[in-house]
Amino acid sequence: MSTSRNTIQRELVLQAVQQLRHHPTADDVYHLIAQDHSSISRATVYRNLSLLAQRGQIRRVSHIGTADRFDFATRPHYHFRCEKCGGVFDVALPPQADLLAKVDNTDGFVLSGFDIRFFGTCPACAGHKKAKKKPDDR
Amino acid sequence: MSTSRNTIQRELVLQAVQQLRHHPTADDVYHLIAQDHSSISRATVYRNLSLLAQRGQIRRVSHIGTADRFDFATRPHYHFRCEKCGGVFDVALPPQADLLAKVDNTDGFVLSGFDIRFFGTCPACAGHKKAKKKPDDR
DNA sequence: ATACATGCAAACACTTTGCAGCACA
DNA sequence: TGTGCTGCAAAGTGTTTGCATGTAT
Repeated sequence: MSTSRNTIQRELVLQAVQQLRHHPTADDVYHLIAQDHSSISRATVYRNLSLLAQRGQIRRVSHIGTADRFDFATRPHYHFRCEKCGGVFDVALPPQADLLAKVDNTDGFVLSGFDIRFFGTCPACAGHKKAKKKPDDR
Repeated sequence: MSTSRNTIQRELVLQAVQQLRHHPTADDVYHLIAQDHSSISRATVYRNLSLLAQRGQIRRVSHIGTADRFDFATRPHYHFRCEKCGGVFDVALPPQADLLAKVDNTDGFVLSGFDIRFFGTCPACAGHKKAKKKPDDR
């Protein structure tokens, strides 16, 4: 049978995501690992992030217009993205499990899940009181 | 004062989005316009899509791992993405206006909005009963 | 007349892929 | 020992940008 192997690199990627607790990008993960293992390749990082996400050992967190991020926390929860600095944070909102059932007229559609993404301004950026510009539509 | 101009291209982009009612990508919009105006540039299409979305005349609809799509319907509503064919459809779910208020501990965070994206299988793809493979994590 | 918009091509950011050699099981 | 994995570099996708020219106001 076709098995997957436990390579050092795969383990390093998993550890890096678990260590970088603030929703790291693939690049963040790459850089952390590269500190000690300078020979690791970005391709390997990408491949393992995808594999681990598929396995459910980490979660892919995507917001619009930016690189995907990864989350060590696999339990259901939602994310907030600061439109000014791009930072991603967890949101204190209980799982909205009933949302799927609220959808009407699902004739023929198989709804298997959903995601909620909040956006706005984070405390750090709100503090700066920057000139308010027309909000980006993303 | 600095005003925006009503160019033919801008009007064409708006009309194209309103005509292509099934959440077209920038490329779809480009191709529709190019049928009659072969000299239009992709850059212009992208620029005007972004501008119109910022103005609120159309909506940007983004799902993970695919090109952005655009929606002539600007009223609040949610989208479903078929994980097999990539198609995007509207979801019959009333606006969940209360969701923002349900978030606890927003200390310092300014929540200005949210989006909900559903995923699963569309009727056409569900019918085919393709061999089920391990779901993509996107 | 003038500044915003266009078309073109090149640049960009992020991610995936082909391939030859490597190393886990 | 064999095949899954790696590193490298190149390619791919979707989008943005610099610049000279065009055009709406």
